[in-house]
Amino acid sequence: MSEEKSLNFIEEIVENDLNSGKYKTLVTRFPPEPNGYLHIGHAKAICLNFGLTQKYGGYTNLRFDDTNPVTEKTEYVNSQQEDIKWLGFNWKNELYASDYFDQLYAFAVKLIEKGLAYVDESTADAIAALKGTPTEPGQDSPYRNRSIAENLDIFGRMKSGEFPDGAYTLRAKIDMASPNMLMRDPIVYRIKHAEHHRTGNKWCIYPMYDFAHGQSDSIENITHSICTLEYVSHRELYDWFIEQLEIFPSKQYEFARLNLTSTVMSKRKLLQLVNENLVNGWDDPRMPTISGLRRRGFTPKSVREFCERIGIAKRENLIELSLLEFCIREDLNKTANRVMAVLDPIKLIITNYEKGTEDLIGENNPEAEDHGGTRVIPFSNELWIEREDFMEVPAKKWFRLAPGAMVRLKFAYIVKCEDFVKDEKGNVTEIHCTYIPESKSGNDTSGINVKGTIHWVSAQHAKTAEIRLYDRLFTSETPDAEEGDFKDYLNPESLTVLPTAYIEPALADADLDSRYQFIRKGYFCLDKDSTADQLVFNRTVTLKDTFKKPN
RNA sequence: UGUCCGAUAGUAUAAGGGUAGUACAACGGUUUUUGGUACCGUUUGUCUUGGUUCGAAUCCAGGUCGGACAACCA
Repeated sequence: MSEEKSLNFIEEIVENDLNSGKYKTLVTRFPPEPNGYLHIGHAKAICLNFGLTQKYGGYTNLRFDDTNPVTEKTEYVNSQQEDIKWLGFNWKNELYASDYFDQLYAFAVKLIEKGLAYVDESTADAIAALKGTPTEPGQDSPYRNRSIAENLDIFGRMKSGEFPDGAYTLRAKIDMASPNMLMRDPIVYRIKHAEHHRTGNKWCIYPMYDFAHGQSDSIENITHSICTLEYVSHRELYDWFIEQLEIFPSKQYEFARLNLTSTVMSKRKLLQLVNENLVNGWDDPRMPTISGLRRRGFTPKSVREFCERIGIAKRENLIELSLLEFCIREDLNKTANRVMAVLDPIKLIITNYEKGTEDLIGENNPEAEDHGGTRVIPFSNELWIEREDFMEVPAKKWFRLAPGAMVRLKFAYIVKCEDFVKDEKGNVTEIHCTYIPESKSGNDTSGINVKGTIHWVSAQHAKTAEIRLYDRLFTSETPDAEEGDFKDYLNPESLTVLPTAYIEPALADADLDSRYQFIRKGYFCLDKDSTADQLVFNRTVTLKDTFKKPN
């Protein structure tokens, strides 16, 4: 019954730990620093951590890693929570590293008392100079052997605000000759007179990441602390603090972070794009942020499916954007109603159509079980069709409109192109057709078969809308591996705005949750910039296109 | 010049000493009132050299290549 699906290496570790009885309950955490918006790489970690406890039981905490007050903001806390919820996950406890500042301070005191930490008054440069290099050992600080009493005294005065930023640091006393640079007496507390988004001005000393993360995990009884590969070398320190402090032994496991072609994933670079107005905010639909994907029209399900398909491993990877596109098409194909919209219009006149107007019936979604129901589509003798659906001199294998050629108008009749009109510049301005009355969609008795079916909108009934088309944000598949500034590789055509496209009247009551397939043009959703007067649609993704363009 | 991590089709990811499989991509076909969907098919792979073994992607050793590590960032 149960389809045998292979486990990733973390699931194997978890299963082993659970089966061996090492842990009775699985506890994971997702620990973002609230200094930016979450992106698709975070989605991978979110799906992993929450997915594990959904699968094996237990629970997942949301813990904000807020130990650096100068970069962190409540705005980010809020957006990160919204994004996680949107993805469909619920955390057990909402926690903050800053909740543990008192406890962390006590841990530091304990370390000093054990003779395992000391106050250093060297400058940052001096500390760096004695640090050594990856290939040469470092040297002891002149302050390394300060007495426990003196360390305790100065550390207390650091806390009480007696000293300016940078005057003193607290360092773990480990091994200045360790081959692991992180073990060369790492700084664990620094003085920072800065207001914290949660603790305000209560503290002027803040713990470093390494002194906060493992201990926070331990305090929460996190069984499997999962992070990305760049923390591999931190694991030795992570374990050292836990061992010396004699606290719950959380264990750290590392997996490879997600890289996606034609975009950047580092928060620093994304922040730059936002700050320099190279995109329109964190939720610009071209951004790889979760809020950007949401605005672009991605569904939570499609993002989760993507995270499932990319897998979890320790090898560096670069996932092709086409996989993300596949995931959203797969979802929307089954759920999005089909409608008609003409993005680049040209007039089509049916010369033998007498009636003023006629109501046709359109099926909403051939992929849905009930075909999604039907709707009314007004038809008349003057239509807008897509400019690219007409060729004055047809290419080989062209089965759209051309002089003398026939196509079906979707949901309507077969028409034959009899003539066309050009302006002085030689641009085609009108196409004249005759229609075949017996060819009406649904009861076609004409016996004529055409290869092409095109979409259209009745000119007299059409509404207008602004349509925004998106393309890859960067022209390079690996913008951060290129020479020079990654911003030099921004795609100037990543956004195309069509100010007045024609949409069928049924689209007038689109809402922000609706997803549509504009037949033959892709999947679209309403943008939040829409007003009562002006609807704005975003193209989420094009349809897969296997038609080899002529020329 | 050190320590650590990694290497399987174009891209990812399985196979845990016994038939190298799956997905995306690409290409071709069938169906189609979306050049969509669905379905079928094709191409492409174990970094290298040795060793252990009846048998190695898998275990061992050397090499090569890629990545991480010298923030009072996380």
